[in-house]
Amino acid sequence: MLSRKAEDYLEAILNITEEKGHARIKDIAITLGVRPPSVVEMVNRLDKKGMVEYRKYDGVKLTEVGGKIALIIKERHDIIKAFLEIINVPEKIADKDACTMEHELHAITTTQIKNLVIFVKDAPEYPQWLEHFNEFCTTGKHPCAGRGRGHKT
Amino acid sequence: MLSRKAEDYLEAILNITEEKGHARIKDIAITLGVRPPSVVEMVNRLDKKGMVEYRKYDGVKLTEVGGKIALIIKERHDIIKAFLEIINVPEKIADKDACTMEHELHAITTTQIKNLVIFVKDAPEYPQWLEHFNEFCTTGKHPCAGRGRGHKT
DNA sequence: AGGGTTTTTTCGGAAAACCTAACAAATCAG
DNA sequence: CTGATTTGTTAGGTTTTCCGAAAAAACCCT
Repeated sequence: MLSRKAEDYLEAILNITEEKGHARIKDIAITLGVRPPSVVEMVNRLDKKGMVEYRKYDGVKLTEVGGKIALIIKERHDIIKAFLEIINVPEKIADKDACTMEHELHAITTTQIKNLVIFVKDAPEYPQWLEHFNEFCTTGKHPCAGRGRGHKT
Repeated sequence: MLSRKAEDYLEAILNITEEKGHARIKDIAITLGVRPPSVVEMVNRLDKKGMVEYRKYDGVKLTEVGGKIALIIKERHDIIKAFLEIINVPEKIADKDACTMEHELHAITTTQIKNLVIFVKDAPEYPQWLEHFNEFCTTGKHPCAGRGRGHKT
């Protein structure tokens, strides 16, 4: 239905609105790293599609529908980012790469990533798991291997 | 340097060549779900960029450079797919979503996903881990919780 | 209120991908 | 070898997304 880019704009509008109370063309442009004319163009298209309400020289507001979509994207973003941070991807990179991944993933995929995040974080052994993973990343070896727990040769 | 789409074409050409020995316009079109004219257009562009060697009415061959890039993408694809399959995303969906993710991810992200895959698969407790994860996905509960292993309240 | 600054908008244009329709080349079958 | 079929190419056109330059509106300061 909506393109990747259109979704990016909706998400940006949501974030800016939450932060500042209103979204101005200039802020959207800065957030997305594009020039104002591009924003005006997209915002016009989003308006025609009923995703935002936009009146010239006035701010941009998400409609009910637009807001819902923006929220879904944002949630996906947060899930993916959380996952990436668990496996030690630095926050900034995790955020950027979540932007890349947050569109077009199958619902099952998103659900399973979410499950993984909860599963790992909620696990009784979470601190240990994380510690072992970190050690594995640097040494390439399982800290608990060779302790008679059934490691294959 | 190369667009997402351009990378998709390179990857498709690599796969087809590996499978059939040579890549024809039609096969590329079918693989990528586009029409032949689109393939001709892109292949011409890739030729100009030195990524493939293409002579009309004859097949398409990857150059040294093009082949290297295609291989990198393919490896990323395989890593991501392996990860998704570990967390029980069905093979077909995993493959499709790997296509979505394989472009533009930071090297650190790819590396860490790879580390995760190896870490989990290589772990002494892998079969148990998987079983627990599956159970968690269906029941929402950790099978080993409440067995005195330090689960937080 | 007037003048300067900032912000927004319009306009024309470009690149990337895609398409259909029509034409050209290659291939295959008798 | 020739006609039918398949495959590939060209031409022309669309959509999405971006841009710079210039005009217009809004804002701010004295």
